[in-house]
Amino acid sequence: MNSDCLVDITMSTTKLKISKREKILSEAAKLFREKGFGGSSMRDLAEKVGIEAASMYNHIRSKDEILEEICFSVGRKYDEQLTEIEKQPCSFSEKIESLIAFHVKMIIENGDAVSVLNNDWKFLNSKKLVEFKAMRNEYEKHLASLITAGIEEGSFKPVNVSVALFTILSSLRWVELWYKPSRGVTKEDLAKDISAILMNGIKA
Amino acid sequence: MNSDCLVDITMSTTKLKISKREKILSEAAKLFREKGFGGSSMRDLAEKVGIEAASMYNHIRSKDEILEEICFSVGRKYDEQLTEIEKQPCSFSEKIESLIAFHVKMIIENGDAVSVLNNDWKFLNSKKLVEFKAMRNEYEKHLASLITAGIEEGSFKPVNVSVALFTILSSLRWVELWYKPSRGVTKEDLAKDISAILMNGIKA
DNA sequence: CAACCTAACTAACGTTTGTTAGTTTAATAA
DNA sequence: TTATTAAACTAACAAACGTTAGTTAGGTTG
Repeated sequence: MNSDCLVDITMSTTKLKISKREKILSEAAKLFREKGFGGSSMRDLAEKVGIEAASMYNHIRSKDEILEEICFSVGRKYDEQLTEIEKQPCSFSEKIESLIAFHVKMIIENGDAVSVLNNDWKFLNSKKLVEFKAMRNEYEKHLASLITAGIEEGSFKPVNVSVALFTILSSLRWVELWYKPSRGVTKEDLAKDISAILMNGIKA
Repeated sequence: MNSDCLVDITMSTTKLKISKREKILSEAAKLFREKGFGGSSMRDLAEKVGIEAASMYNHIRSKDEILEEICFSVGRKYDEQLTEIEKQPCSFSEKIESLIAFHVKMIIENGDAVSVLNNDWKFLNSKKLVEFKAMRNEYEKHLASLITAGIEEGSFKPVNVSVALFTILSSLRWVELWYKPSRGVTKEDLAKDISAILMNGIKA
């Protein structure tokens, strides 16, 4: 048994532990999405995972921790992508459009977790709630800067920045409720259609 | 004591009962908005109302009934207004704009109840949930017809109707989280700014 | 006055909640 | 083989849950 093999074995046990924790987190996201954080019991969740409720505490610290992990891990992804987009050498229109495309992609690929972020963040305990709101404010501030810069550059109309900001962000939320693969709409098409409306409006 | 007086007395006792029930409903809306339906207990609610939890059962049948009453009474208001707008002799653009204005007005004037409708409808019991979804589908179908008609008439671009429909509806949802009288924005201005973006987009 | 009713109360019910303690099982390491 | 460890289990806790039962106080009606 050489060291490579040892690493493999270590990996596989570690991976097993991580994957059980991750199984709990992903089943939790699914359950919270369906029944809400308050409406989901640890026993419900345990059944989905396939173990007893008490056994989950070998992998997670508390029910609150599950919510925190879901909200912040998704939140961080949004932050990272926005930072990435800010750096890209493209027009402000393209930046907004690629942010819209990213939101659509996130909803389609991580619908459960995004849904929890959107709907259950208010059940974070008070300490984490403050942290979450700060993160969200930061995100909104960065997006507002993009819009302001776009207006100054002449790419955007002189719209009310707050209104534009929140209209863009919340206009994406219906996708979470509406999207089903069975509708046969690709995420690229969806992002394009939403962008078209937000960029050019519906008026002929 | 004439019959007018009798009516008055009857009215006042009736009114007292109604107003206590209504107090429960409005406090419930406020509490559900803040903590969610599942996160709000009857004891919490009773404290806000100023009586014991058990005493509330003189006025309401169950916790579920409170949620139903809130969701359906607000839902009916939306239905009625949409029907009203459909009848008005004006362009399809104006119809959409006046629907947007109505949504803004509802959120500002009945923010708590609208918030419950938006966030807690999924906790309706299964029978009422079916009814609720039917109501919502009906609403969406009517709005979709307005958009389709507007496109056919040439007032609107040939946008994807579903996308336009849901973008309009959910783009209004941030108002619920954002609006504070202290911001000094009137609901008319707000509706105008939102309409401007949805009608003409942000692109210069 | 007597009968009645509304709306409040206290007390308690049977569940369900998140979580802990202690134990068992099975796999790995020495 | 023996010791160790991770991860499952059962049992139980104390608290909170929605709700019901029974009672009481105060105002209304006949």
